[in-house]
Order: sequence, then C-alpha cells, then structure tokens
Amino acid sequence: MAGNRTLRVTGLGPRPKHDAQSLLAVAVEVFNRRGYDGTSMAEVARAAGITKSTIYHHFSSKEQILRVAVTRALDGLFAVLEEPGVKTGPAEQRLRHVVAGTALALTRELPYVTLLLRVRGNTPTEEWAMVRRREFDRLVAAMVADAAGARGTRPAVDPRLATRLIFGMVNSITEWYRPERSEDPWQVARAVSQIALDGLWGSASGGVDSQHSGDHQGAN
Amino acid sequence: MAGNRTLRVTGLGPRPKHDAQSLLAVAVEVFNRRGYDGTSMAEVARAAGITKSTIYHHFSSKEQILRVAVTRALDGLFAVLEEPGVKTGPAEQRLRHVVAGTALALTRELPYVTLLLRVRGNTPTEEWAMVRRREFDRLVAAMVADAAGARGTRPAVDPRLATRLIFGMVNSITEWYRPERSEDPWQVARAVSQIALDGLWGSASGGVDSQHSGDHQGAN
DNA sequence: CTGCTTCCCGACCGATCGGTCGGTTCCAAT
DNA sequence: ATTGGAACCGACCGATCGGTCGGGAAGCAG
Repeated sequence: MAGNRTLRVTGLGPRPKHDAQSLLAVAVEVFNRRGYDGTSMAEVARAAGITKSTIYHHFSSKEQILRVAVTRALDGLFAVLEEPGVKTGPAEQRLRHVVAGTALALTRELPYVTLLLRVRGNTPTEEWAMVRRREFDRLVAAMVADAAGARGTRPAVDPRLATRLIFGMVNSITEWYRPERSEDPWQVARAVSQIALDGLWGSASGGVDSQHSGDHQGAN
Repeated sequence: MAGNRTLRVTGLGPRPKHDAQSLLAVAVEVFNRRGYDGTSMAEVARAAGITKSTIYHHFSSKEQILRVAVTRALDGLFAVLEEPGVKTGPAEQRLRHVVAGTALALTRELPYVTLLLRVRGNTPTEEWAMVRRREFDRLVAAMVADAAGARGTRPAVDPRLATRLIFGMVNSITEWYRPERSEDPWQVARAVSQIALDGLWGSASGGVDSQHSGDHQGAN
C-alpha cells in the first residue's frame, strides 16, 4: 500500500477532476463526522466540491461507498493476522504482536476502521461487515486464551472477557486519534499492549516493539 | 396499590397505556439497535405498539427523547465522582474506585450510556451532551495522573494517553454487555480495573472490591 | 474537423422523513 | 350522569431523502 497512485497535480481550476479514491476519502470523512445515516449525499457532494449527480458517476449508491470503505478496513485488520510475528513464536509474544499490530492498523486506516466500528447492521452491507468483524474477533480471542494460559499462574480474568476489554481498548483509539495532532502510532501501540498486558505501571518487559523502537517502517 | 393494567377489549385488543418512562425505554432500545439517525419515529411507534402521533403526546420532538436519555446517562456517570471511595483515600485506590464505579454505572444505565457514547454532535442537544462528557473525562484524567505519579517508579505510559485507553476500555462495555446474558456487573468491573491497573495477569491485590465481594447491593 | 470517452451538472422523481391537526376513547372524580 | 384531561389515532403537510436522466464541456485520437 506504500506505492501511491499516479500523482496528478490538479490545479485549482474550475474542474476538480476527482477519482473514485479521493471521493471515497471525502465521503468517509463526512460519514465519520456526522454519522453514516446522518449524512446526506448532498452533504458529501458539497464537501467534495461537486454535485450529487457526479457522485453517482463514480459510485452506484450510497451503500456501495460504505461497502468499499469497510472492505478496506477489514483488509487492513486481517492483514495483521498474516504478519510473521503473529503467526509464530510464544503465545504471549504473539498476543503482544497482534494487539500492537491491530492498534497500528487502526491508525494507518483510521477513517475506514472508524466507519467499520460504527456500522449497526441496518443494511445487508452492514450486516456483512459485522459478520466479518466478528470473525476477526473470534480469531483474536483464541490468541488471548492461549496467552492467558501460557504463564504458570492462572489468568486473573476470564479470557473471553479479557479479549473484549482489551480490544475494546484498542478500538477506542478511533474515538480520539488524529494523525496530525496525536502521538506517534508506535507510541500508541506500545502503550496499548503495555497497559493491556502489564497494567498501568508495568511489570514485564515489553517484548514486541523492542525490535521497532527506532524502526517505524519495519512491519509495513 | 398502584394502578394496574386493565385488560380492555375494544375490538382490536388491549390498550397498552404507556407513560413517558416506558416509552423512553422503548425508544432508546430502538435508537441503540438501529442508530439514532437511522431510526424513524414510525419505527419507534411500531416497537411501542402505538402510533407516531401518540409519541408526540408524550414528547415534543425526537430530539427531546434523546435529550432526556443522555441526561440520565450523564447523571449516572457524574454520580460516580460523588461516591465516598472516589473522593477520599490514596490516589491509586481512588482510581480503582472510579474505574470500577464507571463500569458499574455503565451496566446499570446501559442503554442510556450506550446512546450517549454514540452521539456525534449533529444537533445542539448532541453538542451539549458531548461537552458534558468531555467535562467528565477531564475530571477523571486528573485522577489517572495522580495515581500514575503516586508510585515510586515513574508511570510506564503518558497519563493522558493512559486515561483515553483505560476509559476507552471501560466504555467498550456498551458494545457487548447484555444484562440478562453477560457476566455479573461486579465481575466485569473487577476485570476492568484489574486489567487496566495490573495487566492481564495481575500483580497487585485488587483493593476496590474486597469490601463488595459478597455484597452486590452495597453501593446503590 | 469529427468522434469517443470521461467528468460533470441542473432539473427532476417517488419515497420517506419529522412533525401537526382535529377528533375519539377511556377513566377517575365529581 | 357529566365532565375534564390523559392517552390515543388516521390523515395529512412541507421538507428532505437517495437516486435518475438528458445533456454540456473538456481532453484525446483519428
């Protein structure tokens, strides 16, 4: 995803020349600010500087915009599970990786994941998005269970409950994170796995980002 | 005794006799299931078994229903800050109390807090709700900062970041908690403060609920 | 130039939205 | 038996919703 599209310097002429990609970004931004149902297509058009009809030249429906957006978010999340550090190694290490990796994916695809986390299942598209999201949650819950049982001492809380709480914390990043104003994504990811696994003050040595502390592009 | 529901046959069936309170509960349930903007007044009416007009006999507008609901949620949250265990004692103990207490308030007023946490500021009422919510967050952030600095060692993460993550975890309870199906509220509250302050495996003795472990009605 | 494609617009559509209105039914108190 | 008010309803309203349609302007190839 690092390589970008054709960089076309479109001057501020009378004709903006939108493509589907940039239009999607504008639409998702408005959806997140006003809510999907609370956003009219006229508002999206105004935010993009075009008319409503033009949107329907690029997308077939409002729901399709949502579908494309949440697909991008889901792809970003599932990609975390394919990273080498998540698929191999001790259970605790893998959990640290998936927690930090999910937090990173959240910041990287922030608007799309934000939209995904807010769908309520009103349409078939939203329903499908929720199904895939639950599938992701299930895969991750198994890793928490593994890690919780890995130590000699029994886990202090029920693994399923811990999964919900930990990834509730991770997902809450979308409520406040702003890439231009907030902390470095790696710092956020480190803080998340720190608090979730070691508590507010910390007890164990964080093992996931020691390899990344000075290498912020390593896993992408 | 109080007026009961008399079965009356008027050709089509009994007349439900709603009051504003029960109608509010129905409306909030639908709002949470379909989203506030995604819910039409006709849907609320159908869920309540009455017509749209009757709703406007009890409430002046859709927005007023929202206002009453989020007010109830905010009252429940601010009441936590007035509890004795939150206002006195060592900083760490106070933080454990406020984390667990907020989690308990969430489960107690679940539908109303759920609605509160989802408002996006589209109307003056929503804007006002977000202002009060931010005020609550500020008060709580100060307690996290106190507690984080209370131990001999410096905190492992920035207190403001920790506040957002911890209360992001607490608020995420609304995403999955169902009173009839889920864990005991006290168990959830204990798990939250456990993970947030001691990590997944735990290191310190939980100090907040030792007084409540066998007394689930004690605080309210 | 013509012809084709891409991008875009103003005008318009049926459906649905939140909300209103005039009037009816029920019940408790008089 | 009458009355007053709370609860309720069917019909309706202007506005806005997501979406459609026919056509205009720009860029490129021949």
